[in-house]
Amino acid sequence: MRGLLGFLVLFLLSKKPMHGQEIANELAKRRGEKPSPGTIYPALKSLKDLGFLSEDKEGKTITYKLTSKGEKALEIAKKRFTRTFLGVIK
Amino acid sequence: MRGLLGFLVLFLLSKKPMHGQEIANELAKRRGEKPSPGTIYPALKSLKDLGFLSEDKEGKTITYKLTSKGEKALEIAKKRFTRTFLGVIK
DNA sequence: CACATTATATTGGATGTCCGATATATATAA
DNA sequence: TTATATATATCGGACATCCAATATAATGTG
Repeated sequence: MRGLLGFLVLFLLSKKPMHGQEIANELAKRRGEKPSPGTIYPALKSLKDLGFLSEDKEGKTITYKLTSKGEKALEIAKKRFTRTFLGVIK
Repeated sequence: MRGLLGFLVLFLLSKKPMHGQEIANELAKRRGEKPSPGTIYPALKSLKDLGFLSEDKEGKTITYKLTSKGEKALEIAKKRFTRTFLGVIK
């Protein structure tokens, strides 16, 4: 998986399915800067290629959601993340 | 500042001053892998060059601790980190 | 002293991460 | 149809991140 960006995307999609621009806007809120198209779409492609996302295309928008494989990967990544940053967030 | 490694090092040193090997061992607990010398020492040097750390050399061991500038940088980084990963850690 | 151990330091490079620029496709408006 | 806006996609490359290998220095042990 890609680094923390991929992790965040998985996390966001676990809350609710979204298309690329929605994800980018949500990332903008959290990070302060909206990721460029050259960042978000390759990240989505990478997660899709790993089998973590499925697509639902309607017109020009593609809604992504987690596959069960993606859910498992997220749980594992969450555990590692939590252990690594234990105590950092109170 | 370096990425999350530098952030973690600042956080660990805010708990208590440590020397390089202690930091590496603490990182090993959290991440599962001990960072190589080529990772930890450049990271410490970088943080020192930024004025975030001060050194206390005794024999061959160098104990690092946060400067007040480092404490401020840590607080800022913590806020950003918390906002970015809000909800990821329950 | 000779040897091993521990801590620190540096360098070169492999890989990862991400962006800017650009392109394609669909939808909407005039 | 032409123009505009929106969403997705790709490519090249800049930069960051990190490691393996190696080196230096101090300490401990026989």
